[in-house]
Amino acid sequence: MDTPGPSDLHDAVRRRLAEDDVRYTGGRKAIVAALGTAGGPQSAADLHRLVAGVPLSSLYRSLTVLDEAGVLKRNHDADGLARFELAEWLGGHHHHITCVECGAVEDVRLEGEEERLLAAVIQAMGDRTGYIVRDHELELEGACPSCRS
Amino acid sequence: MDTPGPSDLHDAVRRRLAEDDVRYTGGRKAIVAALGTAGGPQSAADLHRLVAGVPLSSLYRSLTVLDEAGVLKRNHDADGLARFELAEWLGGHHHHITCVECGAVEDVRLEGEEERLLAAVIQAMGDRTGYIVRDHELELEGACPSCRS
DNA sequence: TTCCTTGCAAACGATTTGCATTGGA
DNA sequence: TCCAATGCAAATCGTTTGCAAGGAA
Repeated sequence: MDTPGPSDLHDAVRRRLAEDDVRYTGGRKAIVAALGTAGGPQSAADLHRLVAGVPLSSLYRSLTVLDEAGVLKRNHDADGLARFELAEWLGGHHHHITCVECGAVEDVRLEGEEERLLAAVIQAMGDRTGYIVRDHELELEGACPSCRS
Repeated sequence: MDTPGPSDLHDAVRRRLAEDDVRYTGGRKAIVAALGTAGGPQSAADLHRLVAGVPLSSLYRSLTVLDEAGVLKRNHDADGLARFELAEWLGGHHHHITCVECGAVEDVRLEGEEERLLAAVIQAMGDRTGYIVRDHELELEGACPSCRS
């Protein structure tokens, strides 16, 4: 794939932000770093914990800026809570699986053949509805390995 | 399939609620009726419009009761707004496609072969993560027929 | 100096809840 | 009669915003 490694991630983001005359400040860099190592989308509360010393309002403001710049993507989990992850061009294409017990959300990447099967299904859905499909997301839920008792 | 038709819908719901000593009142029946004819998940605001004369607080309370009884399912759209639809055993298994322009959410039902392909992909995802998959949802987004200019 | 960014506090909007009242079986 | 259901108002909670102060180019 051509998603930037951890070392290039910040450069890529900095360049993207520069085009919008937006500064890549310490707080923003810390958010991107946290999302770069997380194994799934993080809520604002998660990030507030991971990125110490940044007030919630500033955190939300940075998240908005990064979202609008296309650096990250905003999702909503089963409870409607906002969760953030790196945009696809930075973090790669993947799907999500949620544990109904503990609420954890984990990234799942598909193999070529699997994504190909999925593409066929999506094509059929687009044809049937007359939509021009722009994006897709396959969300699974179940019991994670550590939660099945 | 064996999903109840419009005439049997209310009987099925009434029986389900009776098991929990919950009454199937006029307001609740109106909600179920509205969801039964809607072509996609409806927000509380939508339902407040569709079900005239019911205050929002009562509406939310009914939605909670119906949700807990397994009569309906609560989703969240791209903006994090709660949207409600009949549970799968009442409304049938389907997926969603959202228009990025107008925000409409539409149900899409898959053909047997398509759902079979999807099942293979889901199986692979479950195997890879070690989850016991309980449910899945394929969400598409794109431009709906009337929104592409 | 010029703007973007930050922090705090106040505002917002969707959803929930306390409490007294109503109504169905 | 009894307990669930309702309506209103007030409370919650995640998220956004106004405004004045701070900071990088």
